[in-house]
Amino acid sequence: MTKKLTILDIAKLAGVGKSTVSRVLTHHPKVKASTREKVKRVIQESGFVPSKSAQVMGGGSAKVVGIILSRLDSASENKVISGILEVIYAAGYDALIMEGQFSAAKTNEHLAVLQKRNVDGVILFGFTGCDLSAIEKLAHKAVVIAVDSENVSSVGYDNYGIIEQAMAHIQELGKQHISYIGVDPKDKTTGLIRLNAYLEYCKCANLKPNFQTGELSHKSAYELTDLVLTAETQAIVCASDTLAMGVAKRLQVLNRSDVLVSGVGATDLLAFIFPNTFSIDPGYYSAGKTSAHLLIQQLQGKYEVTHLTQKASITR
Amino acid sequence: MTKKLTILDIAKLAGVGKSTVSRVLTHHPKVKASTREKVKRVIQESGFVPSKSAQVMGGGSAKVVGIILSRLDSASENKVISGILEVIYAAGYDALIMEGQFSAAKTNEHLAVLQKRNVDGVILFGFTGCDLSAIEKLAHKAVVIAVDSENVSSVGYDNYGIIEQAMAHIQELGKQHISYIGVDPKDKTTGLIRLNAYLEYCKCANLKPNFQTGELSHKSAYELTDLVLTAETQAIVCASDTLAMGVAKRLQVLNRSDVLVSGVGATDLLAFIFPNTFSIDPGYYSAGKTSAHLLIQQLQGKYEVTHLTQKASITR
DNA sequence: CTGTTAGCGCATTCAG
DNA sequence: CTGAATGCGCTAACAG
Repeated sequence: MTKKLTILDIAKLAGVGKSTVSRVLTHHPKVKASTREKVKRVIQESGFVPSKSAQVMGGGSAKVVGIILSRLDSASENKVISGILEVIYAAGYDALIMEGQFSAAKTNEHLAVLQKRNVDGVILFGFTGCDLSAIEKLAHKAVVIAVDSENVSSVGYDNYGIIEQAMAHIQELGKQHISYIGVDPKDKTTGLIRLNAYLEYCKCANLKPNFQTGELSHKSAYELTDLVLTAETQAIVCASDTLAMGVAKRLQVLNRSDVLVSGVGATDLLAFIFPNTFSIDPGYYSAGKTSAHLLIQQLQGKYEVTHLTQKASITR
Repeated sequence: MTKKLTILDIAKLAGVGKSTVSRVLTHHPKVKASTREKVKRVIQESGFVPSKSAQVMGGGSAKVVGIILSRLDSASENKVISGILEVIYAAGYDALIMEGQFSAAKTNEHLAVLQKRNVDGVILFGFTGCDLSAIEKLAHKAVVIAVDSENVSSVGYDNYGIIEQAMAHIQELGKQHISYIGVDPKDKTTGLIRLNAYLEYCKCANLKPNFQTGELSHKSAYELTDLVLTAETQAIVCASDTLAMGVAKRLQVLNRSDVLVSGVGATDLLAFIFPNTFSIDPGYYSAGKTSAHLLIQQLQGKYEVTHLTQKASITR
């Protein structure tokens, strides 16, 4: 283990001044090419690695964005994160990822930690019961996902359009008896809005609504299936792929493979296991990239509270 | 946005000296209780947040551990991460998570970044083709998962025992004709070792082996199923839940619900959709906690290269 | 173009 | 027990 090198050390080794080294580190334009090369070589050979902490203190930025998600093992959030990471890495930032676990308290704790670490920006995944007051204070360096806020930029999913697309697609297939299985409406986005979208669509298209809501689990959907299933049922629209999986399974058991099932999430497993299904992709990956771009733009000074909605699409 | 406060500011507000504030921040024992309380109150009221970067430079540690995993959307790695996070948060550390995407080059880049950030420790998820040379230089502050290395502590899965348990369980059920579907043996752990475990078990138990290997995907397993399936086949052991899902699906299509299928990963979806299946849990979550504990112990000075193997268990 | 100088915010001696 | 002084490694004016 070689002892810690500093820019001073490599300055000596390269026979130049401290700041010249700093300049090549920060890609400062005004350094003679030959000097720059020499310094670079010494850095290479010595295996020198500048201290980020010192850089931060010296006036630079930490080049870190904090990401607070609900659960690391959420398939949808994972896709979003992938999108975020791709963009922020490309922009030279690193990610400090934290798990809020649907707890407003934990989330706020994490926010404090991020602040302490001088992160440049924060991306927060919203959830029902989310406390936005803390993040609104950091609005200029924050973006929230899947939740609305007047004061901080956001990227949301088109919860309404998601269901609308599913319904429209099913109707195009000539089906009229379409039931719906969702989650508790006290969950604003996945619960309430998607249910309303279903009801609204039914009204406009003159369809008779038939729905149930429950927990976000296979089991719940499995059990609720019987409550919305009639002899005429031709399709069941679900608020998520997890639910769709439960419904499809139940239909399989009941030998009702004639019933088309739709979910939300673009989980490839769904269509693999159950042929008569399709899924709407809310555009998780894109949403991730979008939110990251939005954040970076804000960090570069162009601050302006912006609200974007991710377009959804059908997965075949 | 209140301007950035420093310990000096709150020192004045509390009517004490700079260093006294620092002392309460670092939980230094020798501070009069009354003074400590007063300072704490001021900190609270002013919403002061100490700068981590400055703390690091002042001699402290960054209290960050870097985690380099393969893919964020890997179900197994997610479980491990959850375990890791729980432990390191409890120990006051934060996590800098990076995606190596099975690329040795990217992984090394990330390692450099982590070093630059003065992370206290690193946990690396091994993968086939992983370049351990870089991390071995940081051995005293590193732990690798799912890969062997002489020089750096590791937590591995009991790949051999995993298959052994599955086989034993199936045999206990009185089944003798057990096939196997795995992944390419050029993948050391999931591929080679698990296949060998199967072959070895067959030899010892006097069973006729019948196996195929391919890609780690539902589709691959689905297609390989026919190649190992005979009229007598009573069970098919798979190297992972993903494969098991593909196999079970194929069996369903072929109306061979009599064939028991086993996977690895404890994915609840598997048993939910396919009744005649079970899965071995390699102990991902525990492995995460273990590796985190191991790392923290090392960081506290008790450095000693340690190799642990996570015990697996059957999921019903 | 490049060397010199002054902090950044905090932990840590070292004297009271 | 507590305040004043020193330095961590680096960036950013400031002069050559």
